[in-house]
Amino acid sequence: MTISAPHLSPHQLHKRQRMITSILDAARQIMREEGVAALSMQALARHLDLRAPSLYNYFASKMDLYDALFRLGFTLYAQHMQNMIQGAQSWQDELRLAFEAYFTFAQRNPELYQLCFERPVPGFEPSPESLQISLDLLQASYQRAERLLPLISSDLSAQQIVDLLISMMHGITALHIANQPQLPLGEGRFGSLIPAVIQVLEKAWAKS
Amino acid sequence: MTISAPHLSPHQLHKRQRMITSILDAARQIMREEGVAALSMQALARHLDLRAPSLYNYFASKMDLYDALFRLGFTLYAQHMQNMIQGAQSWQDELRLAFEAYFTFAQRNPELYQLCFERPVPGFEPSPESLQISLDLLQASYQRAERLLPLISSDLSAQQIVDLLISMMHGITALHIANQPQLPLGEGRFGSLIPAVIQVLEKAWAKS
DNA sequence: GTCTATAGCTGGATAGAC
DNA sequence: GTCTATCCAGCTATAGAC
Repeated sequence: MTISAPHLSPHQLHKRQRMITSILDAARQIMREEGVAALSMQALARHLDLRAPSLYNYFASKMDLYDALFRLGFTLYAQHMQNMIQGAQSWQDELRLAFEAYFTFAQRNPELYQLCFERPVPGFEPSPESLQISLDLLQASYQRAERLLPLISSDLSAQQIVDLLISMMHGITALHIANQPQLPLGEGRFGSLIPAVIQVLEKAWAKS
Repeated sequence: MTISAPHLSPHQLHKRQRMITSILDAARQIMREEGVAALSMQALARHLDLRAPSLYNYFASKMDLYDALFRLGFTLYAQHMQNMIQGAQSWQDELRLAFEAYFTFAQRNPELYQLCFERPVPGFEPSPESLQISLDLLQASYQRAERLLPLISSDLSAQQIVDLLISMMHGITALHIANQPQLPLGEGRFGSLIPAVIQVLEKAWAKS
């Protein structure tokens, strides 16, 4: 958890928050350029024109910083997914929008995507509070799937539907990010397969 | 590439090869226990009751060692897949066997799986020769899919079929390894979804 | 082919001055 | 809240003795 800062004036609090944002931004840039596991406090300080010890006024340790990035990743992901699928007019529509949201999030934030959905950093485990954020999001997805269940023809549970979709989105997305990260939505060996996957699912779940 | 050793007697060559195998085995154990990116030459030497400099008689650098592990991973994967699917009696059978082969390979060799199919080690790029091994395997898969194509109903190309299957196998498998690596084939949040995915694909590709 | 010794870094983190 | 100085640990890799 970010170090607490009691008894600060609103102005001081705001300045502190801006600094934290700068640190997280710089950390993301380094992870994107050098690899998620290659982040170091010294390189991070250099990017910010600071000395490394100053960073410890904002984060208690490097793992604490990774933890904040993990929380940021899930928070941004949840917002992005929410924004993208809220206007869906049918379950087919929602399926397509969810795939696109997952994919575009990973493409725009590959460093957060890898940190949150793969396990590239030896020794990093999200804190219980941060893990809870991801579990809450999963729970919300399960509930959304419950409402979708009567519309489709499948003997899977709402949980299984969600986990299956996550698996398929992750399969395509992770391989795209690992192999052709620069290519946009719908292009490349794996990115271009999204319509095919959706077609397969629509065919399997269509009510006759 | 492993350092070449010219002018050795058969006995010496054999001893050398056994040593290389021991090093690779120990490296795999460390990667499995500490994380793929956490491998170090010093820790590796300790496991082998050696000093670190001795390792440089067998591998020119740490990245050279990773490269050998990458090649080993694809070699074992190709053998395992070959053994598993060769007896398939139908395309549905082959589908199921391929999923199970992919999954069991990852489960038994999670460290090689991650090294070969994700990108967890900052700075490591497989050498052209090692990359070629993986590309040859992919090419062979495409050819196998060509023979399968007339049996199913799909407007996808053989390449797309293969890439789609890889995506789906990878999605389920990577999430299983990241979340519940200890659970065997067919169990857990993601591992238990394999039959569901196969059912979806069979339904989509069945000739009417 | 193994070792000791060591160069030369880089890393995380803390103490304490300002 | 920033800095300098520093500790201590670890790392890759090489030189050169045996």
